[in-house]
Amino acid sequence: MKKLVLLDGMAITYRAYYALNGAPRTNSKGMNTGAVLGFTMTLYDLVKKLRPTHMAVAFDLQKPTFRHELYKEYKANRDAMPEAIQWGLPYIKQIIAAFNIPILTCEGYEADDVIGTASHWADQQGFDEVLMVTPDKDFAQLVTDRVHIYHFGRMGKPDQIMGIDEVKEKFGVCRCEQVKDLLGLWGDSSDNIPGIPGVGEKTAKKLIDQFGSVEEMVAHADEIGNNRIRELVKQHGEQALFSKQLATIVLDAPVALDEDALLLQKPDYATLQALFAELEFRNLSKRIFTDLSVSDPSEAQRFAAAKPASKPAPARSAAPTPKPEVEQPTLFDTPVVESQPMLDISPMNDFPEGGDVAIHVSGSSIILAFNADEVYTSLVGDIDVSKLRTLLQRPETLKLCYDLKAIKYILKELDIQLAGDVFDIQLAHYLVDAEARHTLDNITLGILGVEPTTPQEAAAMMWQLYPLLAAKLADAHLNSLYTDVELPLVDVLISMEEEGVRIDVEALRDYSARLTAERDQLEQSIYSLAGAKFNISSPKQLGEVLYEKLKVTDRPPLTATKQYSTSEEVLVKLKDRHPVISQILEYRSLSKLIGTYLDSFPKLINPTTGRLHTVYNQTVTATGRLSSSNPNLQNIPIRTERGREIRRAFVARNDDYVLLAADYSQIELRIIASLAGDRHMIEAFSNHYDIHAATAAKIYGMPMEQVTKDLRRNAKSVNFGIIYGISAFGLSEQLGIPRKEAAALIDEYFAQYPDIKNYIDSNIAFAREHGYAQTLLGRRRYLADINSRNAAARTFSERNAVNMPIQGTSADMIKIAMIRIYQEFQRLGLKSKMILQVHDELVFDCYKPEEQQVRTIVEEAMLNALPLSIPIEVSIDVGHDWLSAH
DNA sequence: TCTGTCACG
DNA sequence: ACGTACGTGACAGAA
Repeated sequence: MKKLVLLDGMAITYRAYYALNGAPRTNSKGMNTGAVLGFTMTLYDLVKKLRPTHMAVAFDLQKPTFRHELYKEYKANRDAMPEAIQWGLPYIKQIIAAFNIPILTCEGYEADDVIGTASHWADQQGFDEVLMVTPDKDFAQLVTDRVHIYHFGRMGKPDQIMGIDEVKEKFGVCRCEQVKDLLGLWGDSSDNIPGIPGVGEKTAKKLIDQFGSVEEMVAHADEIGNNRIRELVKQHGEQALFSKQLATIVLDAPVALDEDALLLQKPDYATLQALFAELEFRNLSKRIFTDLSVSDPSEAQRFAAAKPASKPAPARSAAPTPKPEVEQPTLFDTPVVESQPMLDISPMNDFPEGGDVAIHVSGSSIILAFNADEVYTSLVGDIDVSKLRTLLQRPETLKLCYDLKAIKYILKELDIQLAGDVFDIQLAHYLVDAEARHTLDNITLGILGVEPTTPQEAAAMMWQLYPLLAAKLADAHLNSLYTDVELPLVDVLISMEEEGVRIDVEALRDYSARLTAERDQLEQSIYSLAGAKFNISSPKQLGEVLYEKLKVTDRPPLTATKQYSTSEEVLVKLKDRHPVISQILEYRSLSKLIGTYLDSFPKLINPTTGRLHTVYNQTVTATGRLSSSNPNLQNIPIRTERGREIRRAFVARNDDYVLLAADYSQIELRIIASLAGDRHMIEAFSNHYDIHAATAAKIYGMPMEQVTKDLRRNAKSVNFGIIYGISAFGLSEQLGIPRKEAAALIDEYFAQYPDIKNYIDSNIAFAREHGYAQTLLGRRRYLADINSRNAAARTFSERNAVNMPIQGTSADMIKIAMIRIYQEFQRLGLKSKMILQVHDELVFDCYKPEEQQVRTIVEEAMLNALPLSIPIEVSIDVGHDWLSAH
């Protein structure tokens, strides 16, 4: 049995980097080791999973290939290689070498051709199976009986092996080689291969189905039925032939291949260990070297003995390192999961009545882990509730949870109140690394280097995560944010979600009927103005109508993926070119209101409570804000007259209640003024000036009374720009003024507000030095690219270094206010309830007799949540509905 | 599933 | 030289 596994080195490195990119992994020298770690884990997992007898990794040489000579635009629009990959590649190659796996390269060719050549060679050498590990669809052209593609599953799906049948099915071709014909027709934007413009996947499949190949198609172009496509093929036939040539993987590149050299052998443990130590891969190192110790030595020796003494392979680009003297079991032959001692999974109701416990819920099972290997499972319905209650209500018992809010909801069903010490792994991880993904799988993968395969393992792993996360929290000085903000906020959010908000369904339906009628009228009018019926909601069809049929501009704007852009921004600019355009804008806004709000909310009302309940996500945003979903109640329209009307349907609980809305005024500007200690801005706020007018007066050098609407508008944009990490380009786009003017505005702003300028610069400097930005309370956001040589990536991080402390401090502030308000309402046993949070606004279902009390509590809590060196203002209004409460 | 678009702070 | 203001979530259409 000979099984060759060929890895596409660059592609796997990129995948590994992006897979871990949410959790920038920095070692103590500040290097981002994510790409290296991800690659190593992938390599190791593949060996374990696939058990190859032979193996190699193919890389490009970073030099032009024959494709570049054929076509100088080849891959011309590729983004620069991320910093972490550039830095990590030499390490990745050293690690591959330490695993004693040959690296294959070939001058003048790409890794694709090396893999193509090697797989073709192996096929002919009589290998039983060749697996090409790559996400690149181009490789489908190489698939045969014995040559297959190994595809990583995305989003939790299992990995997939693509053989002939899978390729045929996926690409709709009769023979795998025809994949290159398909690519020749529809092109490949990532490689900048043109194909035939206007021919997409569907048309390409149809054409290849009819003709069998690009060559045949070009020779018989006259036989194409469809006029448009026939002309396209005639016009671009040469280009299609050329594209196919570029997309064809070479099978006879001059790669030196030697069966012995490809034979999988033992890694060079000493080198590997040294590399892991240097990279600070402690968890991975532990994992790999632990696997060694549990392997079956006899198996290992049998496998080790199969390897003949071999000379360095000619194709090897890194010199093999000498093997250690001592015979060690081979890591590569160890069925790790199977050989690990089974967890002790006992029937649930025998669980201990004391001791710290990890609670994990998976589907309808509840799992208790008392330590890493004492694990109990039961169905929620079968559990001994009073015994569980006794355990979970003991204050001295530590309850280790993942997603405390979800656990509390389940325990509520069982009438259990969690008491005493609680540690939520998800919340802790959010504070430690806000931008990472906070699924339990991803957390264990990132911190322990492994993913649980069962809910029981997951529960057990929580015990390994706990001390590590607790230490990380402490090291990063995040204990107070955890204990005093995120943890107590959980109960506040549960209360708000449970309360929900009353919706006047009748009002929504009436309004929907009115807007729908308007929209239908517009639809007809658009068809007649455009002279055609088409789907106005289809960006593709709309683009064709506007730019091909009506030709409203000779330079159609394109999106990132080179489709016609029909965004509001571009339609507004083209409004005067054709009367249909403003109707399209109108149609769009009506569709949005109807689809997202008016017709959707009535369906989402909970039949039991009769109210609309959102979900507040506490671990989503990179800055510390909450987000709201299912439905999102943080984006209810307000900016347009028509949209704003929707707020009339958000009403108080009953006639004894009013809605009370409390808004922070200009909170982010006040925060920047306070954190920057800017005298001028503090003075403007202290005097209750109109801040944008005051800014205009400053930058235009005139008294406030002389500031016109336009000048105030400009100043307002600059103020917003400051919060977002301003750029002259962004400001010029926002204001529709030349970039030079925008730059001049910014210069004048910084001249007038030097403290703001200083504050911005010092935030960037802090991030450069520490690798993260932080809020007033020390909430962090890691900025992996802050020192990148890639200008786009770096400037993006710089804007985040400015924006995150402001947006995040504001988030910290309102969270603290929410907790105080909630606790005060509880203490006083008020009937009034907090029901909505919209970043700088809180909405309450306010019991009328409590209005004064509520006003006082809310205002006090919001004003004094954080000690800023600037007066904070909160406006509070009440009304029967959310619109009239403003 | 991904992309484009657009609703909010 | 380079891409371009920060942070979200939902929907429709096109794959």
